[in-house]
Amino acid sequence: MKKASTPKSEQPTSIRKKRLILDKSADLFYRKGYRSTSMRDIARACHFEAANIYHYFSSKEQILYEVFREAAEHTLSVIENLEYSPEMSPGERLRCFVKRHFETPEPGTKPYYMMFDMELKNLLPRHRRKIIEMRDEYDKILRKIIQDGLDDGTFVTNDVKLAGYAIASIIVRSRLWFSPIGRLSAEEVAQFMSNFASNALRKSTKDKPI
Amino acid sequence: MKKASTPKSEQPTSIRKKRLILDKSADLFYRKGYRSTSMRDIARACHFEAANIYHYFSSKEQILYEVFREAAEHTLSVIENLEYSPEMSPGERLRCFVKRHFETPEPGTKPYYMMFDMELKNLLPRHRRKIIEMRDEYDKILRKIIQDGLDDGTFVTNDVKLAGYAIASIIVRSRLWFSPIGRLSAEEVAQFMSNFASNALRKSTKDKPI
Amino acid sequence: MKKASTPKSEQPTSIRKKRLILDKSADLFYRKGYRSTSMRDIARACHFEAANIYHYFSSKEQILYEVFREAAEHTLSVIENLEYSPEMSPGERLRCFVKRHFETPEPGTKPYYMMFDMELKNLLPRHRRKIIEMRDEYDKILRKIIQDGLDDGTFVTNDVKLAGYAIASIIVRSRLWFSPIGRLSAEEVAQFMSNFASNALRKSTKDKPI
Amino acid sequence: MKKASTPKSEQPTSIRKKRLILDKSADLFYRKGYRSTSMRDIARACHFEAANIYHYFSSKEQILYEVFREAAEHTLSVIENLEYSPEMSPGERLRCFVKRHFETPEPGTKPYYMMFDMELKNLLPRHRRKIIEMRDEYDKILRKIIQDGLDDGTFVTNDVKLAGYAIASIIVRSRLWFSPIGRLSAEEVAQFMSNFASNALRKSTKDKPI
DNA sequence: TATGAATGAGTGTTCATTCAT
DNA sequence: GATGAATGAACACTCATTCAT
Repeated sequence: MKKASTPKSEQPTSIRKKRLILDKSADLFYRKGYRSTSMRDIARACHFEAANIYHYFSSKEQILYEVFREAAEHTLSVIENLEYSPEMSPGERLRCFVKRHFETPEPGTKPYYMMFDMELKNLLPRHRRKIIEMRDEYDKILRKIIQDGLDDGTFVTNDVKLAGYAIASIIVRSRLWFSPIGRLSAEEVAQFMSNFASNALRKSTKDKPI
Repeated sequence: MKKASTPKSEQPTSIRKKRLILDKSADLFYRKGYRSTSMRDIARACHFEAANIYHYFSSKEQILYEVFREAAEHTLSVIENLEYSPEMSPGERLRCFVKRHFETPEPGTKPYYMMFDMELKNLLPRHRRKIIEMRDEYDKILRKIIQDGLDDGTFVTNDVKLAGYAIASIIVRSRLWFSPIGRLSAEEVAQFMSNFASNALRKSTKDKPI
Repeated sequence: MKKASTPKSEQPTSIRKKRLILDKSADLFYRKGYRSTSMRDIARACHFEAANIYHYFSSKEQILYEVFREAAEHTLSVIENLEYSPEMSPGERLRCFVKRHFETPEPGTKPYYMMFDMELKNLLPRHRRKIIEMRDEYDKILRKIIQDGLDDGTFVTNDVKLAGYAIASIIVRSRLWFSPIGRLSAEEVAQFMSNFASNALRKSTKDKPI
Repeated sequence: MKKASTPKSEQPTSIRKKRLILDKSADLFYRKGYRSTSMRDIARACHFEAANIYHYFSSKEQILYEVFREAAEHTLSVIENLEYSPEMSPGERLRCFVKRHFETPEPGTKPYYMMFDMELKNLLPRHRRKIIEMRDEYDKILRKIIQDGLDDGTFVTNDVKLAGYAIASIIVRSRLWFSPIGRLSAEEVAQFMSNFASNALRKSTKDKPI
């Protein structure tokens, strides 16, 4: 990402305003819900007037879509190099997969994960389709890791798809209830959940495969 | 009155109407979201006029609350006898805990599980508190099972609370994506997920405890 | 009136119910206003259901009209013998006119007097006309007393109509703010206001007639 | 902007719109009552849509409150210099007090005086309190005049408070029934009513004080 | 770029009234 | 005589969006 190298103030005003609107909207959509957030709520959070938003976004739904898309793109970017990474074992890749969700963007940014599930119904069909495509890509990467673990004998499971759903469920919901001001740090939760997922799939000499 | 002679009609009309409104509302709230469901939508689904709903419920929020409450009460009733059940081992109790969520009410009833998470913010504070109390009770039962397994050496984990969250996440989200017309039956999914949870906590001679 | 001779319980139920509805409605109309009083408010005050009111009154407006009519009839009945009463002087008749408004029905019954002015616009035209006819009759009696006082030299004024309005204003508004639990008794207020009105019209050797 | 060049348009549009809404609302509230006047009624009278009113007032009650407040402020402003005015005798001040109510704003503006009494119950408690405070100030001024007249021997009465109520009653109700297209001019009515009030309080060698 | 004004459609809710029981 | 159920019309108010400036 080039962002890191470019000081914020060097970006054109219009891009900074778009950024502001997206950030405030994501926060409001998360806290109040899409339908309960009015354009005026967003405008107030940005310290300008509602009509002004229409210079940057064509509609409220467009904001929601871009929030979704950014969240999905970011999440994919974080895990995509784990699909094929011969230098790591499947076990390491799975742990990595789980942990990376807790490293970024900031530990307390909930909207990103919430977006995968809630409010999807408020998108236009063509937008919803796009997001679901990205979610399918996400699922594909996770399943590839699991399958590689099955193939080399690291993991045991009788349904790769269900295993992927179970692990994704743990990640998504952990991000929802996790609060950086709570008892545990993001790293501790990440460590626990990656262990949990690994253990669930680990081979045992005693148990029959699940 | 003929009511008494037909099984379905044994309940007074008013209770049947309340039932109808609750069922249709739960379905609409699930499919469209609380805010996107209008009283007129609910009325249309029930085949009467919006004003009539107010004979049975004092407000839209009241409907949401009663949907929530019924869901929470039902879920608790299904698992509450697992908190103390000396005739079953902790491992059996955990499997049971997971499976029972897929047995009832009908396998395809999604709203019940969705309710535990989404739309909670649309409740009045006092109602939200009540539901959260019930959710805490739910968490308590699950943790008791895990703790009993730790105590008798069946399970291994270094954080009972996180283990409970992880298992609850799997259950809740499985109920959300699960469809009875899909590839797998409710029983198959239940079997898989209870295995997954059990394995995640199971002791291993090789691995160090998580 | 025969009412006084007939114990309340001997009256038929239907008349007692009508009485109850009229009394409770008058009170509610006074306290909340006609438009802000719902049929359910009235029913609740009467301890039965709204639909039941329609056995006794054809509409809400009909209740208002009957409340008005009773109030007007009562007020007229109280003062009508003062129009021609040769045994009393005009001065005595005027004092009497004022005082009788404070003697009845009970000192604290506000609605009766309020009714002459407010809420008149909520009546159907034909009902409004009827009440205004009665109010005209009221004004006529008051003016007759004043005219008789002018004719025999007791009073001085250059506009009988305005004098009548002024005196009626004092009466109506006194009844509105008067509270039996206040500093003064009904009798004291009555005494003061009748003095006030008499003085305003009284002849003076020094002053020129108004 | 051409606004500055035309006298009427010197005020910004938004203030003129607020003015329009207040004037039309005051008229409608007077003629139909607050509860019977809908936001659409007001909008129609102003020749725009109901939703637009909410750019200028936060609620219907807010409009009522501002109508009340303006009326009360205006009335107070008209009479407040009469509380202490050593250059006039109490008798002159009392006549002035009465007459000024008929001089302004226009002789036919009824709402201003009606407001002191009716519809007060439709205000929020905190708004009602504010208006009642102003009414108390009004009463205080009137009583000061009467008391000054008692002190210098011009007036006679045994209850200043009741005397004030009686005079205020005459004023308020005169403004209600008075119509500029009637038999009498505002000046004639003002003259009559100020005489009436003065006479009621005037000292007489023959009569005992009231 | 920014915004105050404007609006049509829709929101949850209330209500007087009707009617079958 | 009494009422629970039902409803069409209306209510105050909100909202995403448009547009002239």
